[in-house]
Amino acid sequence: MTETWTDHVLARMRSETGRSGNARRRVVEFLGRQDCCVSAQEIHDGVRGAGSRIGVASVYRALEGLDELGLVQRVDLGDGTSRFERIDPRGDHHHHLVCDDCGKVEPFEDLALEEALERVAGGRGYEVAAHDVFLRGACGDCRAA
Amino acid sequence: MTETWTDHVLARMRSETGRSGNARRRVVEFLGRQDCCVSAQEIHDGVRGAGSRIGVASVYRALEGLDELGLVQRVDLGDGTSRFERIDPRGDHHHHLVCDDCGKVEPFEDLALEEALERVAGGRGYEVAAHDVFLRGACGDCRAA
DNA sequence: ACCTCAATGAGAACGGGTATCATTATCGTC
DNA sequence: GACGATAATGATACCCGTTCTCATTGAGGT
Repeated sequence: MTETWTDHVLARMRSETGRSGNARRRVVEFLGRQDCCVSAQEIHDGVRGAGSRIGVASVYRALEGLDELGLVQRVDLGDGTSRFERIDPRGDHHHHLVCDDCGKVEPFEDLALEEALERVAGGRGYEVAAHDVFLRGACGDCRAA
Repeated sequence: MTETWTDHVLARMRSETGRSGNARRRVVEFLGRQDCCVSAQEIHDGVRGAGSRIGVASVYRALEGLDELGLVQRVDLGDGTSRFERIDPRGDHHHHLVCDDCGKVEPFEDLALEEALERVAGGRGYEVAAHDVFLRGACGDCRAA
């Protein structure tokens, strides 16, 4: 499944631009291995750590392209840095719980929440392209500590 | 009601710090006049436009203090700048619809949405302190254009 | 192998937000 | 009302994530 997303995206980008560079492939492969959102820095470090001399600009360029194609989602948790995560080809998506203490980020899904969001959007004359939801507070571990 | 929030906050800050400066008062008064979120720049420009030589740092300091006291809410729409809006003393709060085309931001409320959020938080062991929701898309005007 | 041009990487530039620090102004005290 | 202690303020330097610039590289077609 992880491989599926990665392969799907690489094929898509190739057919889209006609070219295929090394930097983009590394970014896509890295994102394919993540289960939740990561920052551009983390991607940069991760890829570099694996031995590729990739530039920051290329990371942002790759992410921008992926975003435009709807293959990746920008996640902004309000800490001044953007994070990115792959979009499940089956349309599933999740939101985020953020711990104010330890900074941990974990995903969650909720059907009733999605339905409520649909309803709001519909009743407002808005053509909604995306929605973001995140809850912040103290996670179980930090409450115990 | 606008005056109510402003007065309430000024009194609260005064009792909290024991001091009352000009910059903070101007920021609070400005926020009291807004119906939806504004950026720190907008506050700075707005107050300066009214003739007060206020510094950017003071705006951020005031906002930080108001945030800590729970009198103001940070709103991050993912465009790289934070916005702020006053918190209704009665506990009401709203979320935001953002138009990707014209950048317009408008508030909305939805009870079912709030209930769904409560439920998610409760079932996760999280002590949730705040939640953010925003929908982005094309507003009625931009769809017509 | 060669040519064309998109893709890349290094580093400069940009901008929101924060930290620093000398100056100002508020409040309690006399 | 003047005075002293000290919080608040404003100008500016700084930090860091992101974007821009541009010379170089390398992929794909011929």
